[in-house]
Amino acid sequence: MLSNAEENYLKSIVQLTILTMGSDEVGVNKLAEYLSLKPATVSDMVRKLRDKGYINYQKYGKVSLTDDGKKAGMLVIRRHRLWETFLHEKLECPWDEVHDLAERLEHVHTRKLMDQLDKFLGYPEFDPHGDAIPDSNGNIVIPFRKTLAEGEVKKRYKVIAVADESVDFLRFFDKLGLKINDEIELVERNDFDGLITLRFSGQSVVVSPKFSENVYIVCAKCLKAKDCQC
Amino acid sequence: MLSNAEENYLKSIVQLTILTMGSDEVGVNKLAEYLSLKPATVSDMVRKLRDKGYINYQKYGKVSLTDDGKKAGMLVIRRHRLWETFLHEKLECPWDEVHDLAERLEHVHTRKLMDQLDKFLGYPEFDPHGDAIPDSNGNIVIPFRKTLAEGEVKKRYKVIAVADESVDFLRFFDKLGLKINDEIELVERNDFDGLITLRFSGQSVVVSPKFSENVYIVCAKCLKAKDCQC
DNA sequence: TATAAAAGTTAGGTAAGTCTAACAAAATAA
DNA sequence: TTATTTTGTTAGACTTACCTAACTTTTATA
Repeated sequence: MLSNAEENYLKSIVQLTILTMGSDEVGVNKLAEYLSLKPATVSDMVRKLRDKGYINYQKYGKVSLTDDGKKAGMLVIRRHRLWETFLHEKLECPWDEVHDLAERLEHVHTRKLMDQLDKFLGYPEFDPHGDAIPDSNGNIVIPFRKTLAEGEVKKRYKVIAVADESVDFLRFFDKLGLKINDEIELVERNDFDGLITLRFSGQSVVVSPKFSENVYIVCAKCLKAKDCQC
Repeated sequence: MLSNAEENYLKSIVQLTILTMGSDEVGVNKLAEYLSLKPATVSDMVRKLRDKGYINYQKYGKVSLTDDGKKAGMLVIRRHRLWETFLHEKLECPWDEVHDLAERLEHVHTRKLMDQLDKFLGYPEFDPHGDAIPDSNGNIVIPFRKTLAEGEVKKRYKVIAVADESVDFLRFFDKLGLKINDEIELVERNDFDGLITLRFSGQSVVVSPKFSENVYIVCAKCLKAKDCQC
């Protein structure tokens, strides 16, 4: 049995390794920062999770997930995303409010409950932020995507997800009039400061690099040809 | 802000005072037993809740709720019963499984969330066990009812609720073929040992006093005439 | 009404999960 | 390759919510 705290650590390690195309291991400091905890605290917990068999770790080393840890962490993410979908689709919660509630609901579960919720929601593939929902075995298929910051000028894209779930970011996203699944054109990029001009639903807006790094897009071709990664 | 533990105390005090037609105060030992905690533990918490203004209490005295405490406790019960209704009606959880999950879900909330859930469920009046659901201000209307143990021989009744939410009791209730809202006839009562013979849907069954004390009934007349308390 | 039983309190202890402060190891740069 | 910075660890402390054991107050009973 995992405590809420333990579940949060495993979830965060999944997020910092598997769900981020980078290294499959993470340091104690980085993990602490992600969890808004002090390194000393994380150092303790990491030893505990290693002793329980959820992570690989040795003193002064990096943290990576065992198969058990990966599955457990993925299932926390599954629950988080299913609850978010429920809150947004069934209870009409705005997408900038679902995250905080889901942070708490994700720890209330039985396997049966989550499978029933999944069924009730019609087996959704993505949560309200466009993130893929892991299946009941903890497996996930992350579709190819890039950030708006990586997009090419003069191309048309579809917005498929956001990386930041904070209220500030999501309210700003809404304020622009953007929606998940909207089609946009990347009109131009200013090489000096990275500002990007977008065009969608008849208007032009300029967005910052900070914003565009948090928006995931895919080009029209990629949508059709599964293996296209343009 | 109330912790989960504090919410559980207030909920239990509501249940032992307001929701039980008896005294409006309760002793530390009784409360401890109800919460499956030791009296020493409850003694501490009761002082804390008094200092926070939720209960009236002084050393060696009984515990009763202030208006704030009553409202807070009622709202925990509201959340518990709304989640139970959701689990049973939307996720098809058997009624003997909903209680334990609701015990945890009741602590995840915002007022807005619960009002949305209420709306989503169609403003239900009763939870799956037949208990009335308090409104968003913590007010509750408990309909007149008596236990099967108090019923009169040869009269027809409707089963409207159960007092015990344990898996054992509910499974036994199901096994008899009984359902909430079923009509039954109280055929006879054995004065020696209190065994009661019931008749419903063409069959006769004999039930114990322990069972019949946990089944709430109302007679046909009471159902129509609101002020009838026969 | 004295005494036994029941009810309630206090003191001290535990575990989980957090913290700060001081220290140690590893990585990086001079 | 030594010094500095970054990263990670350890020790000790705090809070919440529990516990047990010993004690006190209240209530019930003989």
